[in-house]
Amino acid sequence: MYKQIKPKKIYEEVAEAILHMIQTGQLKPGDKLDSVQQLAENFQVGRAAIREALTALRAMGLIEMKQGEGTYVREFDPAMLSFPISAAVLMNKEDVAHLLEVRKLLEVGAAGVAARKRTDEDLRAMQSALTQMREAIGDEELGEKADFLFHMAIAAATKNPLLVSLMNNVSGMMMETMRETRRIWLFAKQATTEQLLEDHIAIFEAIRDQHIELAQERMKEHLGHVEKVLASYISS
Amino acid sequence: MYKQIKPKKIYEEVAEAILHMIQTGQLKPGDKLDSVQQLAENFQVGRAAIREALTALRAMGLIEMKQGEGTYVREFDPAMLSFPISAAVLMNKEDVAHLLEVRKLLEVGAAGVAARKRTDEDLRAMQSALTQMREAIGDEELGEKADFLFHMAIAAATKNPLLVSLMNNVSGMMMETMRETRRIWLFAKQATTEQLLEDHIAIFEAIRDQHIELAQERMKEHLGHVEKVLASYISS
DNA sequence: GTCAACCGGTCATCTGATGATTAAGAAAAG
DNA sequence: CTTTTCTTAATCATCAGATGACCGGTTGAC
Repeated sequence: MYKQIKPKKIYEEVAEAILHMIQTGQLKPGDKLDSVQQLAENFQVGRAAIREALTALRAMGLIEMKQGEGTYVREFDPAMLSFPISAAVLMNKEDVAHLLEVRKLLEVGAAGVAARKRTDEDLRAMQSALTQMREAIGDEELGEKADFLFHMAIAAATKNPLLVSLMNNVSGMMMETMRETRRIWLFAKQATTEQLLEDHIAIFEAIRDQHIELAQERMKEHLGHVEKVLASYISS
Repeated sequence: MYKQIKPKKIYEEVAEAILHMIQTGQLKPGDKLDSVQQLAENFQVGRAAIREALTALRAMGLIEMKQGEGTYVREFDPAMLSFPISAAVLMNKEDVAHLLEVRKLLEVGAAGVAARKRTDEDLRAMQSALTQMREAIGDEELGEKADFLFHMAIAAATKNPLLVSLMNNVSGMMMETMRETRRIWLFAKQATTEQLLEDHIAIFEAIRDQHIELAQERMKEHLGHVEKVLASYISS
């Protein structure tokens, strides 16, 4: 055919229009949008179209619909910058490897930043996680939690909410994925819990001493160990 | 009150149910869902509720609705793992700084991975971007494009679609944000285009020679320059 | 003055109807 | 028999009206 016709769905146009209003600041966070009725009249479309547009925007986390009250522009929260589907799907070996690679980059970098910016309070949080991990040896449920906590404490120490959110997502996705293949993972992990703890302690000390390169090196090494454990799953 | 009541919206339940079916594999990518009518009957709710649920899922990129045909489960594409709002909002100094920090981590790491995995074809892509950049000196519109292209070529060289997607998002977000403050940015950038080109060439050579540490070091340095340029904006 | 009932505004949902689009089968032309 | 065209059924897209649920504020009884 000659011309790209316009299968432009109405709700898309509406959603775009509202999004544009938000981007240009005509609608600021906290503002209350017109009622669905009103919007339908403004745009000269049915309420259903408005509703779908709003539903899509809500799914994107941009607005909030409160029954009996109205629709509001949501406060922009950098921590909201998450993956949409999280770990919904995704579970083949290749994806896991890619995921781990990304995690490596993020965590190694985060370790460096954390070593630079960490406060005494951050150190306390890490130490708490380490203590929990030490007490949880043998209990993989708790151990996993403590492991996650330690890494999140490092993320928090960077004072960068974006980074925290990213790492939270990536790590969460990994855990979710691994939970699906728990059988193999658990055996491998239980056997090396002590190793992981040692890794963590080494990382902690480097961050405590604000030794940036060392922190990064040790984090890299640590994730190398994780990689090796995962290799047994991947090759299975 | 005593118990957490259930202001559970119907479409939420429906969306959750469908999502669960996808996660558990009852619905595989490419599968065709029942018609809206059918679903409404199955779930014993109105069509509107189904519609909203589907709209939300589509906004998440999980399904695809084709008029006159039906609704299908979308193929899982790791490149789809993007931030929902992209650069919709976000534009204060602090956020930009955080964004740059994340970009630094990702790009430095990516440079390392790229140095390890790059093929000759990747090198050609980078060189092409460099050539474009050299020709674009003075034209900041083209220069920006070439700059972006070079960084994306590095991302592509990692052979990690997740990483590509992430960097694409982060870099895109930065450019979007900076476009808003073009005035200052342009002056600063134009003055240092040659510097940026030199940086790029140095990075390219390190990747070409598969010198991992050097590539990372140079990328870090390069983004340090970018940071310095941005500092003038931030302090303004 | 306090508190409960009421009221207006709004979102949530249902329902029936109509338009638009697609795929596929039926019919017609060659 | 093959190809083209037409028709039709299925399905999503949208509309409009109606009803219920919910929230915040107002009002009226005590």
